[in-house]
Formats: sequence, C-alpha cells, structure tokens
Amino acid sequence: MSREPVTDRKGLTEEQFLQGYDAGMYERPSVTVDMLIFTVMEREQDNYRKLPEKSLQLLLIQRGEHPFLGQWALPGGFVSVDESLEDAARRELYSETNIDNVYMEQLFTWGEVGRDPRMRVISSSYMALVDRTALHVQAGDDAADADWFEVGYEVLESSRKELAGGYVQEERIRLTLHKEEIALTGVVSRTETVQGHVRRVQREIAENNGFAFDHLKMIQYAIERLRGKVEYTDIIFNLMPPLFTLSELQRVYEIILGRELLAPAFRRKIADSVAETAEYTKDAGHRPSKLYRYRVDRDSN
Amino acid sequence: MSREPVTDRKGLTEEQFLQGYDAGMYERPSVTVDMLIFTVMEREQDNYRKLPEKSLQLLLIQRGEHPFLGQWALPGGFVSVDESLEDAARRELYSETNIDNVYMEQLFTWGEVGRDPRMRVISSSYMALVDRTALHVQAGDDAADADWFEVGYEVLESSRKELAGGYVQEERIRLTLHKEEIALTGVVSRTETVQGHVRRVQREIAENNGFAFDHLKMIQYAIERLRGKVEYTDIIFNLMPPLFTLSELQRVYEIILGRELLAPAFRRKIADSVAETAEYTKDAGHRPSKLYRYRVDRDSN
DNA sequence: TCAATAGTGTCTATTAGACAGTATACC
DNA sequence: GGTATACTGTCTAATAGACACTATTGA
Repeated sequence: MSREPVTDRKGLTEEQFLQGYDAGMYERPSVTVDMLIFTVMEREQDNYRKLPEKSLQLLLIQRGEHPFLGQWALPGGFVSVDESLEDAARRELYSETNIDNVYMEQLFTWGEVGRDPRMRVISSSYMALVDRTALHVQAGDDAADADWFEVGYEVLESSRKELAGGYVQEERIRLTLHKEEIALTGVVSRTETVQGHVRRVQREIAENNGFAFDHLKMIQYAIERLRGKVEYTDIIFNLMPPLFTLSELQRVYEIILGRELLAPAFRRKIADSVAETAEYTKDAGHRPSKLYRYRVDRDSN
Repeated sequence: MSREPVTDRKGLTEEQFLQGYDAGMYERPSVTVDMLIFTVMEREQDNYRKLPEKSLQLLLIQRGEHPFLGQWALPGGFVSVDESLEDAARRELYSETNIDNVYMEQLFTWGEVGRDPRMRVISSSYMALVDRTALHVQAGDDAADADWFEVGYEVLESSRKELAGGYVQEERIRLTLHKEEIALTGVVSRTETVQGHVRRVQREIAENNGFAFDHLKMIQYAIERLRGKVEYTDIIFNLMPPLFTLSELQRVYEIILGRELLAPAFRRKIADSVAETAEYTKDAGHRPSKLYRYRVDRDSN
C-alpha cells in the first residue's frame, strides 16, 4: 500500500531525491491542444413543405499571426504547466464558444517532428460536440476570425495493392470546408499497410488549400472517428437539441455517416435510446411529427 | 495551395517571423511515452491430455531509481525533441523486447498535473501486441528488472446512482499482475457520469500495491480498450503465432474478453478472418487439430 | 386535393445462441 | 477403452434490409 522509505544508489530517500531534482536538464517539446468542435446546423428551404436541410459544421479560426497567417486553423493553444490537458481543452472550448459542460473526448496526440515550423510542438486533439441551439461563437484574441464551416467528406478513390504477405490500401479523401464565399479544400491520403500481422495507418496531406499546420489530417481523423463512434455509442445526441423528431435524428445520422438509412430499420435501432414526449412539431406543410428526447436512464452498453 | 507572402502587423513575412521566433518563452511540460506491451503465454498442464492454459501477460519493469524506486512501472521514457512520439514508442519497445515491426497503437495521453512527483510530465500511452514466440525480453538501463506479469481483471462491483437528468455509474475493477512469488494488486474506480447529454468517464486509483505513477490507470484503460477492439477488429492475431488452432484462438478471445464463448458461433464468426493450412497438431492426447493462419488478404472492414 | 413528410406492417435474409451429436488421436 | 479435445448439424431467436402501405397536415 504505502511505499517503503527505500533509498537509491546514492543513499537518498525519495523525498531527498525530489528536493534535489533538477527538472531543467533536457530540452522539451511544447504541448498544445487543438479542438475539433462540431455542430449541426439547418439551412432553410425555399419550399415551405420541405424540411430544412442539415449540415455538419466545424469551427475554424483564421490565423491572425505567423505562422500560417491568414490560413484557417483549429482553435487551440498551449498547455500551461499548471493545467491538465483536459483543462486546457475546456479552456479553449470555452474561449471560442462560451459554452462549457458539453461532450468532449480526446482523439489523438500528434507528435511528428516538423508539424509546427516555429519549434517542436506536440498536440493533443480533442473533439467536442455541441448543440447549435446553445451556441454563441466568438473569436478569441489569437484569432482574427472564428466561424462555422460546412464539412464535406468524400472518398475520391480507394486503391489496393497486394504485397507478399499483405497489402497496401490507399484512400484519397477530399475534405471541403465552406462558409458562404470561402471554400477550403484539401485531400488527405490515408494509407493502411498490412504486412504479416502488422497493420499500420498513415495519413499524408496530398493537397491543401487554406489549412494551417497539419490540421487537415486532424480533421480527417476526427470525422473518421465520429463516423465510427456514431455507430456504436450515443454520442450523436450531443449534437441534438433537447427535443427532436426521429426524422431529424435520422438526418443527422445520415450526414455523419454519409449514406441514407431506411426509416423502419432506423426507428427500430434507436427505439430504446429515445423517449417519446407529448409534444409535436407544427406549422409544417405536412403531417406533424412527434418530438422525442434522449433517454439517459436506459441501461446502456 | 502555396501560402502567399503575407506579412503580419509588424510587417514581417513568415520566414522573417520564424527567424526571429524565440521558442524559449514559456515553461513547458516534459513529454514521455509509456508502453503497454501485451502477449499471451501458455502454462503447461500436469495432465498430458489437457491443453496448456493461456494467460494474458503484460511487461513491467521494476524501477531502479527514484521516484517510486522498487515499484513496478510500464516501460517508457522521455521523448526527445528530435524524434516523433511514435519513434519514441518504437524505441522504447525495441529497447525492452528487442523486437520491432509489431502492432502498436496510441491509446491515450495522460495530462493530469500531479502525475509525476518530479515535475510536470505529460505521457502518451501506446499499446503493443506481440507474439510470445518472437520474444526475448531484456531489461534496459533504467530498469532494475523487466518481467512478464499475468494479468487479472475483475469487476468487483458496479453501482449506479440516478441523478436529476442523468446518472453516475461506478465500477470498481481489481487488477492483479502476478509473476511467480510477486503479486501486484490494485483497484481502479471507473466512474461514468451522464448529465443531460454530457457523458464523462473518470478513473481513480482506489488501491495500489506496487504500481508506480498512475500506471494502474493506464493498465485498466488499455485492457478496456483491448477488450473493445478485439470485438470489432482483427488485432487479436497480433498475439497469435503464425500457425494456430481455432481452439487456441478461441481461448485467447476468452481470456481477453473474460468470458466463455460457444465454439460453433465462434467458428462461424472468425471463419473468414482465417485460412486453413494442410498441417495438424500432433502428440496431443486427443484428436489433432487443424492449423490455421491469419488471412491477411481478406476484404476487411 | 396534393405535396411532403410521419409512421407502421410484414416478408425475407442474415446472424447469434444453444445444444446435441459425431470424430479422432494418444495413453 | 476412455478421456479430452475437434468439429459439424440444426433448431430457434433476434436483428437488419427492403418495400409497400397508411396517416396527417397546410397551402
């Protein structure tokens, strides 16, 4: 249970060792967090009957300083020595969106040597999912501008080469982030190498129009993860308002998964993640829809 | 595509800015990697007919220096400024096991402020899965001793409290790592809080007999992840030798998942992940078993 | 009335769970 | 022969996919 008062080769106890410890011996990388803040927004339709179209949106900021001045980046910043990674992520999230207490998850820590031209920077990416009805975005000090961009994700091609004892599968994924007149695009090449038992995934930026750092890779990774998790967890409800129709929920699934779903199967599948309310939509040019809420109290996975 | 020669408020181009950039302004955390190296070993049986029992094993090193001198820790070390996180992980893996080119995956980056008594250290944990037949473990310089420990994972209790608009679910998990006369034990309390839409998982070390740092949490997290991934990926084959029987494969699934499986369903499920060979086991006190290999060339997920 | 969406019923195909039963080596 | 494991057949239950059908509103 408790540690014994052992002494090391120099006869020091742990307490003595720590008092004499010089933390400044080695050169260190800097650590940052980068935030992938997603939400879902609606676009009004010209036809009064039609439901508003939904789209997945990601928050980007235009860099106001070197490096990558003028380019678009994920919100983020340095982790100070006296705050945890998660606290730093929450701080960044709050400073950009003014909201707290939302779903947030660490995705991946990016540690390539040359990823920041200023110096060695290791960055943990966090994904946050927020309900747009709770949002008031503002630009922080280091950002010239912060805005929501509609996310497009398209697999351009998928090729596969057989090797001795394995294969290499390459996918080229086009990412499109746009917002009114601005359209940022890029292509990430995702390579999966399988050799014997060893499987390895690598991402390279093949084309880049307007994204700072390696943020394009982070965006691709986050969407891949979001797609995966949506299938076997309840995280999608973090993107929904408190009350929603099953059709709305289905649309959100569809835009995240990038494919259409059949309503009956969908309804069966999510049936016990949601609970009916007594309320209905109204003023639609068609049959009103029952409103549902997320059923927290269900016996989950 | 290419970045324009924009200048910032001070009239500097990016190149000029980078030349004048002073990277030494802020105090920085140190960054380490910690390795969770798993393998599967067999224990011979007294009864010649019985199959050898298998167990999941984890590599630990006994610390030869302060802090936590004498306690057991995950192999790991500092990331130098000129190597990537992944390179550091591979270096550590190689220095402990003398093997390279095995399955390795980043799990999580641990960034609590007080997790290392020496100074602020942020640590990325990586999981490696190795086939024991390929192994020759050796202790590195910073390790007094490196050894494989049999992993036990048991959910002691699971309690659930309902809250307004959510719940708190707490699981107490007993971890037992043992190796001959040494038995390290600990209890990790895993708390899942759901409030409205927000779900949050926290881990605390509730009991600790012999583990350094927060490594008990890392071990619990890794096993949780390994269990999850085994169900929807092929990573398990990284723990298998090149040729294996379906019963052996089933046993490995069972020890990782912590529950028994039915053979017919199991065989159907993994049928197209494996390929038959012409070989059979022999000298067993019972019917010989066909040997299989991992089928790399299958159209995977 | 009709466009557009909401919602249900049901057939079929696929998959998972359970368990009985047969097969085969080696001491 | 008997023990321990290898392997298959088949019934049943649960789940997913497909599609047809009915229901309901506001302009």
